[in-house]
Amino acid sequence: MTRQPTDPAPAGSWKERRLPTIASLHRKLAPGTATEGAPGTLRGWLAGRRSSGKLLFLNFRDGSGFAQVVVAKAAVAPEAFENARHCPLESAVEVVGAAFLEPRAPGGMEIRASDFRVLHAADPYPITPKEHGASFLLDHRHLWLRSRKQHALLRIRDEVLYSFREYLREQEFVNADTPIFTPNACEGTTTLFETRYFDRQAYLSQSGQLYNEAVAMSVGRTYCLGPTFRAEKSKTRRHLIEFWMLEPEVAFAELPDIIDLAEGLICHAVSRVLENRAAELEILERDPGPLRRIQAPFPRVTYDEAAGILARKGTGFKPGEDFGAQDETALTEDLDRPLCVTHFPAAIKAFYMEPDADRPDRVLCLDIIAPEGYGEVVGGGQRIHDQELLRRRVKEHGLPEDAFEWYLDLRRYGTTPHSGFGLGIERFVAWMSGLSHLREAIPFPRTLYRLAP
RNA sequence: UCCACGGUAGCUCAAUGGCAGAGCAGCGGACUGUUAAUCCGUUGGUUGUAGGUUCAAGUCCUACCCGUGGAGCCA
Repeated sequence: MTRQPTDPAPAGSWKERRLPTIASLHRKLAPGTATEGAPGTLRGWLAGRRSSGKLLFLNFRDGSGFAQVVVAKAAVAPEAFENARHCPLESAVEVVGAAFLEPRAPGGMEIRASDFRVLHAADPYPITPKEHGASFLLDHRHLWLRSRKQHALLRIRDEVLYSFREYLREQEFVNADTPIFTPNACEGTTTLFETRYFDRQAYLSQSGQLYNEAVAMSVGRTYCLGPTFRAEKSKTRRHLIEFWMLEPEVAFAELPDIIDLAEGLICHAVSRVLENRAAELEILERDPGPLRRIQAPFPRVTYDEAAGILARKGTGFKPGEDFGAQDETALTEDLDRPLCVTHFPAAIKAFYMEPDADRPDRVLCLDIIAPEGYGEVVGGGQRIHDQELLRRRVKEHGLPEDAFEWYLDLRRYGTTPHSGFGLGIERFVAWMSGLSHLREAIPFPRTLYRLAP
């Protein structure tokens, strides 16, 4: 199968030469249409095998999905049967056969082989269908991604990211990504990763927000989507060192506008996952019931109202502080949809938050807390648009004024109220998928003590 | 960073201070409808590292390394 540089280019486009896939066979053989497919060739990997004498049941994965391949000794050449019987799990293989609707097969379809070839015989494969510990699986993350559950999670993450982009596009947003190398700290240096930028000090981005504000003053509605880095020594199921964040920013938008946007965005993604990834939710044993109840509007409370609820529930919450994991769970435990909390104390929020005109010690911000214990998935608010106030806040927070001159500049040329938020992709994917830990919501998680693979 | 727990075969785990074992995987075999198939046989060990106590240490002590769960902080 190896081509030489001197070989003539194969005829036809890549699309025309493409082999049939398990997913396309499923579509063609849907009950009520055909019950038997034309013979074809599929390439993929051997994911599992059971044998029953002269009959082999292979679990075959081709990237588009999983399907049972039946190799009957009577139906193939002796060499092909021996290959199918003995080749190691995760070998790359080629199957020639026809697809049939078959109620006895997992997934309702099977491919009956007329030939079976081994393209590459794998070494003994370390991951088995039996139980494994988290540590072992994370050490083998590059292989773990091949398993059925991880396959489903990758597709749900893809669906979530696509649906976010789709929704924002419909709302006339322009995607403009922001830099990962940044020259200064926007929210304190303790949680920043330091790195060298030739002969200068630089940091890895914690948020694209400040840059987003500049872009919003150009195109009105923008968003960035990319990785962010927090050098927090957090060691919980809700934290990653490197995580992806979606950050929309809208000119002329005030707090209520941005709350509506966050609600719409979340509801759209939830409905897309339910609509397009039902099979994946089933593989993950994720009950879609709670997701079906996610509808706008979300209940809204102020920080002070939330504090009152927590006082009644007796979680030990101290007014004036941020909510802990227990508090977030307590606030949402009686609800079937996310909770929006606004008007936090200015003292515990970032320097750029717009104060509430009626109560200057409170800021126009929002946190959206997902139900089922998934915690804060959205945080944001209205930004200060008055230059003098913003300059004062930069000083009060002990930030280097000269590094923020460009940011202050935005308030010198047609300044306007504007608002935005950040949405944590892995938390959202974990919530959709019913994961107990964030680390499976990203292909290669970076946690406190894990940098490989 | 703090608290708790753990590290024994490729994996998941056993083993009063007294012969290091099982299940699964792997390998060989039986079985024409399996669903984590079943059945028979079989390979596989420097018990995380370094030191100490003891006639004897996987087991007790000290230090270190690695990991897991949780807290704080956040998305």
